[in-house]
Amino acid sequence: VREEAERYASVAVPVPVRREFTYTLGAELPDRPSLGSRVRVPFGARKVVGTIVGWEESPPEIAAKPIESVLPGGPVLDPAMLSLTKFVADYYLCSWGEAIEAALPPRGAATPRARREARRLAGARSDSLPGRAVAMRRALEAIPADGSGVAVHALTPAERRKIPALVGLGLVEVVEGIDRATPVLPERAGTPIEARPGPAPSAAQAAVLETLLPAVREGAYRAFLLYGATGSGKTEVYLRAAAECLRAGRSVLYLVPEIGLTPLLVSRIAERFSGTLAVLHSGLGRTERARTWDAVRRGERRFVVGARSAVFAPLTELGLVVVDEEQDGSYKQDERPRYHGRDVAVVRAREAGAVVLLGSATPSLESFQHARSGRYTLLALGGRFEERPLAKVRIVDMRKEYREVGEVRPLSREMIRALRECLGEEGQALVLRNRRGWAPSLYCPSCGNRISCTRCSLALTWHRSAGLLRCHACGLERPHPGACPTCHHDELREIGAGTEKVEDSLREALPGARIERMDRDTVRGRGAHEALLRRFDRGEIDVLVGTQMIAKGHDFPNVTLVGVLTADQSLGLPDFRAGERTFQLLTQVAGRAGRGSRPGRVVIQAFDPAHPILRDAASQDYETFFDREIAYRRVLRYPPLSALVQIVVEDERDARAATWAASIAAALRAEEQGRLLLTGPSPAPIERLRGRYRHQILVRSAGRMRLVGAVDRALRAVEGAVPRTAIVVDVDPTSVL
DNA sequence: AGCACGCCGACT
DNA sequence: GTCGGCGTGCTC
Repeated sequence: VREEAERYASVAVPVPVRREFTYTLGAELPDRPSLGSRVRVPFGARKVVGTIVGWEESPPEIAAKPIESVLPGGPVLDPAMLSLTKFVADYYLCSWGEAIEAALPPRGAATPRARREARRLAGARSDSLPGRAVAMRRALEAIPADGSGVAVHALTPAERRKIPALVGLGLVEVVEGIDRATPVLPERAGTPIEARPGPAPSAAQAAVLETLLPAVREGAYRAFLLYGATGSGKTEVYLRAAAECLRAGRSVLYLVPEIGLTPLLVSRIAERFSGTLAVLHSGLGRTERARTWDAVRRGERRFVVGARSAVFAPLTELGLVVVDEEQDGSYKQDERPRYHGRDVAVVRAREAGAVVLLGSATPSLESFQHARSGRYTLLALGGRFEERPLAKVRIVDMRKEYREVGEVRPLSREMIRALRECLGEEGQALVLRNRRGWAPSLYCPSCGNRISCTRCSLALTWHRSAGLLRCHACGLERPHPGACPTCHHDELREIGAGTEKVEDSLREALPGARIERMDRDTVRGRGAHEALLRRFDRGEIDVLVGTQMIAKGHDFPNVTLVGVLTADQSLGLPDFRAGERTFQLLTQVAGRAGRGSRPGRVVIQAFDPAHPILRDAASQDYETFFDREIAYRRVLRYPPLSALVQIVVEDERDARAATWAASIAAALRAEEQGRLLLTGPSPAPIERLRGRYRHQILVRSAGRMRLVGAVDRALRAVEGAVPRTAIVVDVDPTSVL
């Protein structure tokens, strides 16, 4: 007999409506489902799969519809995960259903094939198989005997092939229904914690571990910021903390930036934690991903390594969360829900009573500020291994170069000299030019027209090797017009130099050198990036030129020169993080020089060589940079000294977007109570994108929860007046472009 | 986000 | 006369 008080279920559905919906349990449901169960429900004219997130005592105003079915396999989200996804929904202003969707492995496309694979097997009865049917027995073993079921797509192809035979023998049953759940099995005993211990820690590492390991053993929430230069051995600290955590019987979550999940790191971790490791990354493919996720949920894997979305990995008994390269921009998701993986990681650790360990050579201002204020404990990892000296950095004044040479050339004389010396000494060089293509814009010297995108307010980039003009914002491609489209003058001038042109200049300046380019245009497919880096590592390439991609990846001991072209380009962007970004990129790429036995050299070309950010980067002085930058943020009330929400209102018609933005601003002003700082509405820095005009509002406040609450209420207030699809809300944006 | 309902142009 | 364009509004 059903309890009166639990007749109605509150269901979160994956639609961008920020509320839940109430359903009746329906008399034909066999058992009362638990919280976190996935349910198929009628929703408008269609059916959706939602999640039970609560119970209701009274019916809604509109007659509640019954839940159609409960997907087998029990609840997909435990109470901790329900709570975490609720936080994501409330804080990042998306629906609970959307947050849950982001926390689960991606569902297959709704193709007939995918639908077939979404079936699940249930009711496997063990025993009674002929002893010789090995393959069939293996397949059967993959299916839980308790009848809780397993998703068909979670089986290997070999196991899947045996399904018809097993069904024929009446040993298993195929249950239809789109579902990503599998049952939670009891933890497997005897999982190796650390198959092979790592090298003995250095003195600096030992000092850090002396603070860190007791905290891990204690098993309560604490946050640490591990601050140490590239090559100072942060990874070894993470791995030792992880081993300690596993020994204490708790699980480990290890987050890396998208690009940081290199085979090298994975194999290093796998070597030591093979038996208990699960790697979640975007390259897995749905099947493999679902299978890995299920293994984590069943408790067979207690150590998860992955990028942003792995922050939702279904680990229980979480004891340690590592966020490597915590400053990295790829932790922020640029679609709904626009959550920040690092920040969610900290919240998850706090809720789980776990240690969170953020690591960086150039911490985000947010994290370093927390370390200064005492919210995080700062762990400084000292200098580089073996006390190697920092690279020598030179800044070349490109205005002076231009005056002396009389024309604009991508490579200064000093840069060419340094490159020749480097190659002459059998060294390798990295050249950073953070702009792809041949020329960033084409302009007509006769009428002053600049060739820009028809859908965006941006110049088109000339990609000479592809023979195309490309918009880097929307991807639009056009052939080279030959003559000016406006005045038909037949000679368009190229402005600036992207990686393609730099590559060309390098070939000219360094005849015989083996030069390769690495940017999104040359490393398209999966693995291409890694392959190119490996060739460079093996010494098959002398000079590698590319975008910021070359600043990441692993160590190259033979690199003795790093060149940076137009280093101050990004400082001119109308974004409060421009300085921070530039400093991080320069420091990161400079750290690539001289990691082996030979001293490194860095040559930076800039038009404003005296810029303080460049000076800080040149001296690789993070704390001076931090103090300067934090002072600027304090004065202008930018994060981390204020919380910031960016609201962009978009529409094909400029005036309409402007009107809507104005009504949102009015609603915010009604909320403000003198505590909010409003900027705008004003046209966004990129005024038009994909044919839509954009108007921007920045809202700032000292208190983040107050800010999010006010924005939430204001957006609810304009519901009906402003279409939901026109509004993009970004809480804690990483950039306001 | 879907999906249906609803009101104005080129076609069997 | 209808098929269909996508603006508007709702989903327990």
